Amino acid sequence: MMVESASETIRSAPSGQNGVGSLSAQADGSGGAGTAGTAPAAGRDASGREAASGGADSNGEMSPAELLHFQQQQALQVARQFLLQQASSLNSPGNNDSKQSASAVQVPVSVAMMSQQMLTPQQMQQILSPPQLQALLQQQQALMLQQLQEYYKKQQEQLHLQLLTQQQAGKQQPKEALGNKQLAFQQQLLQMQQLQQQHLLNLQRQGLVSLQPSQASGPLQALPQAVCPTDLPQLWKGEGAPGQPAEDSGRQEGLDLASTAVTATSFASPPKVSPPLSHHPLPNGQPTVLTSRRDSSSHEETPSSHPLYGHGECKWPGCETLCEDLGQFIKHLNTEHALDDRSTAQCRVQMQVVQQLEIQLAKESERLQAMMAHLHMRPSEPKPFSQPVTVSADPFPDGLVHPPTSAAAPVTPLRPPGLGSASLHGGGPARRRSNDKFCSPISSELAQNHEFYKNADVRPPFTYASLIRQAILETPDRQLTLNEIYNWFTRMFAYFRRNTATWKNAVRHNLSLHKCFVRVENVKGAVWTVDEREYQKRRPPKMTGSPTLVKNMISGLSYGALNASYQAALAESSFPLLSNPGMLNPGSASSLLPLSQEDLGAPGEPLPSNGSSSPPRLSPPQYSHQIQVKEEPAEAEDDRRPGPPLGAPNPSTVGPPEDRDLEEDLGGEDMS
DNA sequence: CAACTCCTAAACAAGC
DNA sequence: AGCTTGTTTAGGAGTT
Repeated sequence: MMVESASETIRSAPSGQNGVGSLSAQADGSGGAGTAGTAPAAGRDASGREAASGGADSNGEMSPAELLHFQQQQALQVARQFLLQQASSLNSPGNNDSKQSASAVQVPVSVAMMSQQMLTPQQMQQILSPPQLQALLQQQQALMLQQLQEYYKKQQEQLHLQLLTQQQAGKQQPKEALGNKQLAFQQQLLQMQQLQQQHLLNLQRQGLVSLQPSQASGPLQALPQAVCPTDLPQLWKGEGAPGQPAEDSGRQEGLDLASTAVTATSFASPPKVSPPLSHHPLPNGQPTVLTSRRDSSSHEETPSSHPLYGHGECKWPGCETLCEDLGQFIKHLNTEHALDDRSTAQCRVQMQVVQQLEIQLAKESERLQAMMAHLHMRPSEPKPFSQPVTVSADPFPDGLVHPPTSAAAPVTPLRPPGLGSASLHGGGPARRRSNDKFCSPISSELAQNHEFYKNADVRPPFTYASLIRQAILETPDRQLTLNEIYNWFTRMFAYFRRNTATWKNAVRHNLSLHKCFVRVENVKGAVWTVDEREYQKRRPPKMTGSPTLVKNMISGLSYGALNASYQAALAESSFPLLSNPGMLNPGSASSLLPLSQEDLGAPGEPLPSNGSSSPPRLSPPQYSHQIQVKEEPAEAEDDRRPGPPLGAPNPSTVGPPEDRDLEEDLGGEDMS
């Protein structure tokens, strides 16, 4: 009963419901997520209980006013600590830089100003009435904003400089040392970004600043995109838990930074769309600010239309309440979506979704350009990306999904392009069948969107089978116990941190059902391995980049995963050779079967040269291999039981660095 | 329309 | 008894 309704929720409410569902789930789970994130095995080993234990947390309710006040103070507190820390770190010998003198001039002012307040918060509260305090805060924050922005810019320059230097120097350094330094830099960048956003939004909330996109993003634009995913944990944790210690977030950042360290090295890439993230709530009744790339004139006072109102229903994510007219909607908006933890969290979720899409789009656009250049395609062709795409129209003109550009990102991407509202709305089961055809780039796709799936409550666009396979193949010895598979799921996908009964059952079901999963008695007990040949066999012989395929793929998604799928589609259906060879692992000793070309970074199936819509096919060698694999008789059944040979020499020596990184990152957490 | 794939749910058994 | 693990069956939904 419970399960059923939950799954229905997921399906019928692509993003919004996810937002809401996750809101409660995540608000509950925030404790769970927090602990789970930091203590993976311990938190989850009692499978199926994490949700309950996490959910037991009382989410302390605060009135909006209290919340506001609390957050203001919190922001100030963070700012003070941060600046003090930055000041001290700047003064530390290791950080001497020509910029330091300039920064050092600024910092003491800020610190002095803030420490004044920091030192006497209670006193000031006693002396001043709340309105006075508020006014004081506003004044100080306005000042701080100016100073901070200056300071941020300088810090960013400095840090970037340092980072680049370190990156270059790091080529001769041990990887670990470099990683640590990068982590430190990343952390600093992240802190700055968060802090800045907090202040911007705080001020904005108080009406001190009207958040212009340029203003909001201006100072941030130099920030690397790599920091973006690290905000997700915060996002999903929800801040409704005042008891949540600050160091928790720090720890989480550390974790995520570690896992994104690889992407973090790509700073040299052009500036990405800046993510206006906030860990603080947004103004009540002004959700439009969040999706600020829109016509900002759409306020409640201009009731001719409302971006959150359409087709007679509330477009607030997950709401869909029917409202007869705008007035009723406004009333509904003010009552149901007032400033509270839930709404703010939903806003942040929405922000995150948009942000992720933008980032992804930027990345993919870039990649597309490079691909086209490489293939000598006419450079003028990429019209999908050079001009805004209207979301509702122009579905899959060429078989690919064109997510909204950042400039045109409308508020209503709740339904992926090309999807009739019914297909998502109707709440049919999440069909990921065709997604399975993308399981070949699952590794690269996962690697690239690791953080996204890890933190965003969106269903991964892969079948259970492909996910299980991926989980198993990611381990050095290519075997996992059931529980370890569970752990991988929960670790890798926020989505699987709930509905445990459902998906765990599905996992077991898949393991049992598919011949490609082989159970092996091991020292540890029973472990599961992948029979690549069977896996190849079971997959459909062909796939196309047809619109249908892409549509199918999307139909199973919360739209938040759209970018991932889109990317997967790009990666596989179009340019197989360009997909990430990260999973290249030609010599796993434990794998008794020839690894499929998937593991060589090529698509799993011979993509037909669908000349009509697909870009040109690339070189065919892997296809011959594929054919070979497919033609090979499957009677090596006895081979499929690896048994003791699984313990053979550690195969982990073969993988490429990225692969190693990923595995270490993933495996290290949990393999204890 | 049938066959297929995938997902979900559920029953059941064995082992701990 | 309760839980985990594993197997199996059934049915719905979508695709080919």
